[in-house]
Amino acid sequence: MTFSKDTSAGYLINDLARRFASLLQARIRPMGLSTGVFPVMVQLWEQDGLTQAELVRRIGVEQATMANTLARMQRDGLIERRRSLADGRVQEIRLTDLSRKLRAPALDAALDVNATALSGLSEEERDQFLMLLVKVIRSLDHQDVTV
Amino acid sequence: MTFSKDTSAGYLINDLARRFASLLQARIRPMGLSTGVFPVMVQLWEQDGLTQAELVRRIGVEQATMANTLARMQRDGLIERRRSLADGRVQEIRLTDLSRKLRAPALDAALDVNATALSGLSEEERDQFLMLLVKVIRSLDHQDVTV
DNA sequence: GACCAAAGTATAGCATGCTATCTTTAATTG
DNA sequence: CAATTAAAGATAGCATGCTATACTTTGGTC
Repeated sequence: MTFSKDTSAGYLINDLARRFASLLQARIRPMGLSTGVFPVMVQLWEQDGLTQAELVRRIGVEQATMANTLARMQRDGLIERRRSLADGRVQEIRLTDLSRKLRAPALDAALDVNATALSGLSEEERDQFLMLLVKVIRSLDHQDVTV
Repeated sequence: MTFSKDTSAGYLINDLARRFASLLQARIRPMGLSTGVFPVMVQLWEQDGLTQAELVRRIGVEQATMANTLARMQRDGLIERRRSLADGRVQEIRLTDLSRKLRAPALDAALDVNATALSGLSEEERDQFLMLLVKVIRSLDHQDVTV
């Protein structure tokens, strides 16, 4: 088995991820959103007032990455942070009026990008593709990372 | 159709790309390589002395990204750059003795990561997965980006 | 031969991600 | 209760990617 970028899952997935990000970025940038912010918004649209640690858990990014992303979001008026009175370490992350209004158009944009990107696949292939993506991710989740 | 990260191709692909990168990074870092450098090395192992513009064309990254990556590679002793005598704008990128020696172990590491990551799939699923990845990428290639 | 457009690189500035380390507050334990 | 450990965040420093812009040669064109 020799290495070729056309048969390397890692190579292909990295390539595809950049393309998806580029498409999404083009669509949500006019709304004042960006790709890094998007997963956070998705979580907060579902449930406002989560803590940073909880967001880290749900999104699977490193704590430092989340801290930076939240700092940018605050700077850009997408969120507010309130220290919890019950626990001085914790802060609750809350959407602003501005970012609450972006829910529908932003999610539409994401659905659109997905649909466009997969428009070359049949419905069956699309299902297969999603299923396989989830399967690979799950299997990596359960594997010992230190292997 | 509502948005859910578990059925969003973009979400899943981005997640998976980070996992792949993390696995590869862990394997090649001890060799002094990193994920951004890897595609460049793959091209140069195949054909040494390519120009920056040619690498950009083959790898599909922006010119500025390539310039930065090559600067790091030079700093780390992975490549040398020689201005072409025929054309003063062009520089030929050449591997060093050090980086030439990394070919076998690095490609082995990449093959290994791919195999490990896809170990939860049957052989048939693996083929399907790669086929679908290529198909989606091709379809995005042919789509008008401005759509 | 001066002028101009195109090609090849470089640089500035930023977003997103990581690892490593530090600070602060809470919880546990002796 | 004092001392330690754990949890939550922040910060420093770097890699990788992008857009936008500037610089330098080349290759016509007039």
